[in-house]
Amino acid sequence: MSNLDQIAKLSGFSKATVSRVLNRSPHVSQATREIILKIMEELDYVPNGNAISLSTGETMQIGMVTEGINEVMLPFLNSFVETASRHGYQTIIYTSGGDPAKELQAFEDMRRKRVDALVISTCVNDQALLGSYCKYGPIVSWQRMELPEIQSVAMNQYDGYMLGLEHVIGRGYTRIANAWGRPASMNTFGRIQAYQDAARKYHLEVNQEWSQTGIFSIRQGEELIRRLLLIAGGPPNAILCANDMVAAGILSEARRLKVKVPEELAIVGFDNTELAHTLGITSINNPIGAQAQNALHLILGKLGGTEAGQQELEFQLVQRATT
Amino acid sequence: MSNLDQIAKLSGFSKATVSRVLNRSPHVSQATREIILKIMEELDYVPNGNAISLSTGETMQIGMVTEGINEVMLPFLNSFVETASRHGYQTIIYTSGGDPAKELQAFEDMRRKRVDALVISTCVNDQALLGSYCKYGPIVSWQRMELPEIQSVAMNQYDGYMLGLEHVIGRGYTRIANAWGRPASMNTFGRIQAYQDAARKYHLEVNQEWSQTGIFSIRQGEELIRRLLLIAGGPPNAILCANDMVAAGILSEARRLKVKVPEELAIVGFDNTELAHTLGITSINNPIGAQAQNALHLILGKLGGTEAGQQELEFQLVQRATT
DNA sequence: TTGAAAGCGCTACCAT
DNA sequence: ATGGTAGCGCTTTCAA
Repeated sequence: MSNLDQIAKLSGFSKATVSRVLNRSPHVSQATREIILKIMEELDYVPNGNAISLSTGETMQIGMVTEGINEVMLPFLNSFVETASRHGYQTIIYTSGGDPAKELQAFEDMRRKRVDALVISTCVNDQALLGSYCKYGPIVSWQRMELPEIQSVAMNQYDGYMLGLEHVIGRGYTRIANAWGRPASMNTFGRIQAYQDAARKYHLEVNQEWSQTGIFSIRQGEELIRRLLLIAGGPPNAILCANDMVAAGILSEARRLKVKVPEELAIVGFDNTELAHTLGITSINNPIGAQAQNALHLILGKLGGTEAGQQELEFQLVQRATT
Repeated sequence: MSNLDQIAKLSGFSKATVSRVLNRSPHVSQATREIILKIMEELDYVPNGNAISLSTGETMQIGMVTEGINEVMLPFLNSFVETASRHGYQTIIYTSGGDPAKELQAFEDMRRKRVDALVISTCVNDQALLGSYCKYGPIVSWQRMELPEIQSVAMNQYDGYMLGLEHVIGRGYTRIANAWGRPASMNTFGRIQAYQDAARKYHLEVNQEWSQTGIFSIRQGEELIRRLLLIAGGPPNAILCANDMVAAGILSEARRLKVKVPEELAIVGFDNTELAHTLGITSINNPIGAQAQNALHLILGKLGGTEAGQQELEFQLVQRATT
């Protein structure tokens, strides 16, 4: 493996000049540049990334913190990786599997200069603890954060959820169930608020048992609907879900149980993924890709680059066969 | 930010000794170790990862090369990230979006010592070209490779596909259609072979128009079945798919078109993902997670670590409502 | 336009 | 058990 020093010796110029050629400095004569480039070519030279990182203090790597890589965060991850790459940054995946200690590794890695910044998809550690890592580099979150130090690109879930609520209410459903996601998250909090406000405003029937948190997966959706249908005082006639996977589980289980959708049960998903399209599930479109781009732009701004502006984002309801 | 040199000065010991403490060398007295650890604590010291990488020549990072992050490669990615992390390696994502130049970036990054090894999920460059990067570090592939230098953890798709074929044949279907994936891949090649052998052995009706390549997505599945149903000489009565997404597309479109599944059309997916479970699609279980682990073990072996053995893997057919 | 040299922060060999 | 020191390969200031 050849290095910069060898190129310098062989070309008869100094390391400084070779470095200038590498970095396209204008202060190198055309002749010199050509000689050096030719030798680099002959030796099949490429600069060592680690050496560059150590010297410059930046790795051009951004860490993505997440509980796991799943269908829900896939569009976020994909869009982030793609956008970051266009700006010369690679993305490193840190999955915690729900283990706080493992998650913390990502933050320690920023402290150790292995990544220049972090973007949180979902996190499980105490937010105050995570906030203490802000001094080591930019941290931006997709998940909404209580902590002001960690900016979030999440949208106000209140608005999106209200869109779904008003849609089913407008179609005459009044016994509305909720399959909410992560109980402690701000996302869920906003959605609960929306439901409470709508219940009051539109005089909905309310039954505590109709609302559940901690429902994210297809299987959980399947189980949930089975339970809901057995509730004393009658089952709900509409359900809003934490995501499209839950909605898919509910839909397929409802079919197995011969419940007519949407006549006897209206189902609304969230995120408007391919799954919702395929199964014909009404869903709320969440511009996730754009949120990922906003996340990167926020990071680039904090890294001292060009402060790219944030895009304005909004939810949209896509009606399909389940409402 | 404190560094090793400061710790050395403050503690009164040399950098070498401090480094020994860092690396848990046994050749440090207990007393010395405690003094140094205490000072590290006080200064909130952590070693700089870049400096370590430059010095040791290894980054503890492995690159994952893929066209895009999608449902098909998700279990592979997830399992790989998880297993790698348990061995102290982080995973970096390189998505090409089908652009060879962008894909090559991953290989250049190994050359520049930004990653210690590469694992290919799918790749689009000429394999001979990629093979020339083997001298810069271990490369292992999920996708089957023609090149002997790049080992693959892919399973013989012939066997898996044959499992699906014999299943539908056993249930009396003889007009079998094929929705194959990437035309140029060895995976597809193995599956085509299986079909041809089965057609001969079981005297299947054969119609060129029933077999298509380049079908990966839900939407393509939807479109395909619409076309197949219009074919002169009659449509097929069974179809084997490149993956579960295609099967899902075919199933939902078939329902919309009032085609009875499985009476008029049997559908078999591939990979046995959650989607197949949810929609009740018969599918062929492909132990993808185990393949990812094999990939990492192969890499660790080549990196000079412990040569962990390869697990023996096999396909299984999971029957559900579509056959 | 070019060069010399001092970093960047750590590892590892050779002494003692 | 501990220290001295030469790397690892590049960037960047300061001079010339």
